[in-house]
Amino acid sequence: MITMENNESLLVSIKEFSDFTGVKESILRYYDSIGLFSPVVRGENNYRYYSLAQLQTIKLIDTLRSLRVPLKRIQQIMKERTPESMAEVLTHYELEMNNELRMLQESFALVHMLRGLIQSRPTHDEEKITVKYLEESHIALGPLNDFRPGEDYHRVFSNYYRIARSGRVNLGYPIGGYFDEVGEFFATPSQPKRYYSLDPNGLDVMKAGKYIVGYLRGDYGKMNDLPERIRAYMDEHGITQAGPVYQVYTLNELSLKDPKDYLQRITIRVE
Amino acid sequence: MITMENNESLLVSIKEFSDFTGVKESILRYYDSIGLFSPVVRGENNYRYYSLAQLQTIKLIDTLRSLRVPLKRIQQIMKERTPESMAEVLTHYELEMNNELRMLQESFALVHMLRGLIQSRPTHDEEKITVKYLEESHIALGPLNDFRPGEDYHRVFSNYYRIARSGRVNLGYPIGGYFDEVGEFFATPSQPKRYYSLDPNGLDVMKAGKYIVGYLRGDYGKMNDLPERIRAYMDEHGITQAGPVYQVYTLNELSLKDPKDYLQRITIRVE
DNA sequence: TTGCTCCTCACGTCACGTGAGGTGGC
DNA sequence: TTGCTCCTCACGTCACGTGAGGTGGC
Repeated sequence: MITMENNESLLVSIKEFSDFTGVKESILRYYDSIGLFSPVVRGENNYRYYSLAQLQTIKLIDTLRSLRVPLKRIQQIMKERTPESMAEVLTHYELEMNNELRMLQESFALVHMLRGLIQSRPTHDEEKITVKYLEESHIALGPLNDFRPGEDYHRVFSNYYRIARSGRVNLGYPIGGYFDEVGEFFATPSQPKRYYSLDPNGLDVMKAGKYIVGYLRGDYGKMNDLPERIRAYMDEHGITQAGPVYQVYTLNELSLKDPKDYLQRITIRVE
Repeated sequence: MITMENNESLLVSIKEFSDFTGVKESILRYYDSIGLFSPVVRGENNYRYYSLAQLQTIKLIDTLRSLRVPLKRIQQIMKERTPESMAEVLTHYELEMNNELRMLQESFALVHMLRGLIQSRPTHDEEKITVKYLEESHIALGPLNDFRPGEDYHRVFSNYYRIARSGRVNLGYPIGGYFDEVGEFFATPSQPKRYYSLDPNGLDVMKAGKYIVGYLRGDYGKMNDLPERIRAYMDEHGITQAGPVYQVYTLNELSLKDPKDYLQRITIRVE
């Protein structure tokens, strides 16, 4: 394993050094060529020999690289290094890594929710209205919508986006429609009282409990017979009061190419 | 803000879309050029118009990109997407992100420790031996060293590296020398009984308690008068028994260019 | 006419990856 | 002689970044 020694330290070949650190030989040669990180010794055969003491240095360089720090910046850091400057640099990247951690957790939550939505779709008998127990979840409710007579949702919806964005809502989460109670939904199913984002960092809560759940295939903004089917279900089961109503697309452009296949879900709380 | 509408959805310019998503205009144009992600509409003026519904898609693409997924792979994912395949893909990247999180925490711990070591150095009177209370910390102790008569540390040290690596010790952490008790240290200060890594994932413990602390400037492997100074301190304070002894370089190539300035630390547990 | 936003196209850049062809010690 | 490891050098690639020069609606 150790191919060479000198007075100073233990020396290993580029392959061994690469195996020790997980940094590829081609990368080590490249870092040598740009003067970022060179072996302590060149053999008579022109072979590169790294000292084991260099392991710490390349590990730090590799860590910074994993944080997407430009090689020129890393080079500068290594060239100007003193205990004071290095402590400062390390402190700075500790903060950076904390931010990175937070962002990664955010991304995880997003991906997790998108998968959950896709997988929540019914496996058969999509048309059938059912009642299910749903866990509590956080959402971000938007302001009251101001639909004008006969208006479609475009202006109101775009207005919501502006507000959601300034409210730091993560726009990667699906957005749906909200009604305080089922009567409002039946009256104007395409004009929700509010819009809401499924962003779990939102401050509002969709309570745990039993919900009427119904699905409908089709492009954005069409309700077809879904309100009728829900009304029929409620009549049949003698339910007169219910709400709030949450509408959202669980399958959309993220997992489908043809908008005709999009899958809309309505959930209505029944106490 | 909204510059155009059609039957389908709300449309925004490239600048607005860029502002909404945080993805640069140049990147959006590039993704369009390679057919990865294109606006739903091109205006008569050849302007790109994105729909708000596309926000979810670009957010997912951007998330995957942040995980260094090659654009070709992302393109493939989007082209072949079905609810089943997308759920599978998202599951896969949830696991990836968990690994990433673990690695980031590892890197954080490393950077944090390196900074701690640098900042632990004495601000003045480096030569003075002191006693300090140290918190418990985890380390990874190596096997017993087998020094042969008159041998220097090279072979033994390289042997330790091989074992540490196969034992999954993170070699980015500093490595030091260990003696069970102070007598061994005084007898052969340059031949530690074991080597150890400061890797906090190690299974061994350096106990909390009072420690004699001494420092010495200079390149690797030289002890000079440090053992003498420690012995004098112990005599003066009537300490006869002490140990274990931990030796490590708190300042080395990571923060200094000249090996003559390297700073070695000896800590010896006293009760 | 003047800003302003957007466009294309060409070229540059960063951080490597990939051979091709050659050396040197067991 | 045969593997094996290492070398240099040239060229390719991936994912953009950066102008230069031009368009089109208020």
